[in-house]
Amino acid sequence: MSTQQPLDSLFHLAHTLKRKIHDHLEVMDLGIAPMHVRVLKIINAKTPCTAIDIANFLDRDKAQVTRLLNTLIAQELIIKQPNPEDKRSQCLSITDAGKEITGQLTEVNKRIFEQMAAGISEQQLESFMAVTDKMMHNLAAQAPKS
Amino acid sequence: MSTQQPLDSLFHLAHTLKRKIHDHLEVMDLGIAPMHVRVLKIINAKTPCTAIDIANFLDRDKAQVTRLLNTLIAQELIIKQPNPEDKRSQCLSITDAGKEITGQLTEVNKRIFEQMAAGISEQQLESFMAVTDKMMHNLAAQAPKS
DNA sequence: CCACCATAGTTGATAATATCAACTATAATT
DNA sequence: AATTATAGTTGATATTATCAACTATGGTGG
Repeated sequence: MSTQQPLDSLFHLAHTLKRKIHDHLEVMDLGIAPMHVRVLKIINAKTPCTAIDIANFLDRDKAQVTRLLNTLIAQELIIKQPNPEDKRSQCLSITDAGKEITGQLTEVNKRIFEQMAAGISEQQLESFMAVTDKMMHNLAAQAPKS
Repeated sequence: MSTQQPLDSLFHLAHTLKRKIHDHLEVMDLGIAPMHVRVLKIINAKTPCTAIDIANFLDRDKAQVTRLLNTLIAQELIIKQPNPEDKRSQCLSITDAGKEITGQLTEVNKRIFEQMAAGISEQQLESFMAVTDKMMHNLAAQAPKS
């Protein structure tokens, strides 16, 4: 009953994680959802950062990224400034409020990870992450953009 | 850049997988989406099967399950029959067309899994799946339903 | 320079996934 | 019989996701 299909186990795990993060966000009463958290963390980690950088990193449509950014800007967690090197493009950066929130969210992620990883050996965890990355790599191998 | 955060790697992998399945479904031109596939496979594997069984198994709201089932019934891939033992409940079963499709989809899942697992040792794969299940178990530990 | 194509980002439409609250009908319990 | 629990449906809505069409700007070849 538990490991019916490896793909299903993965989906189940991802869904449970997303819901857990969602629940935390609910309690924190920010007006944002799990995907916003991922975007925040990317902007926090990368400078300079543009919308396209995020779309590439998350492998999502730019339209979705535009909308995620709009929410974060409305919440004043990030700001958008013209890119001096390219008038088409905008540089994204975190506000002080955004930094504060991002720190809290990183803590939340960390706690969730620790709960998830409880009782799993360091070695097994490393192997798990290596396999995850290898799988991503394998799937990305032949993905023609047409 | 690749393994920034373990949670993100997992989300990335799950998203890529879902899209891959979605693309296959598009080509096959059934009127269904990835979640319908999961439901089909559950009904195919479990007899008898009710909507609640599926909701429990997938850990989803019953409302979503009702709607997924409606699509599958409209496509005549499953049928819904009154449960003789409980008038509130309905027994779900796969039609011949549904069995045919489910077989094809199982093949698709298998091919995707094989691509994903290429070059990963049997032992590492087993460890990976065991860790996935353990993580699910860890997260499920304290999830009060209020 | 100019015609052409590429890229950054936005907007509208819509699909897919997901949950909550309220409801009906039936079952189980007290 | 009254109460409570369960199976499933429906309406409303949030979240995630993509596509197509569009504007504006950038880069390139003639």
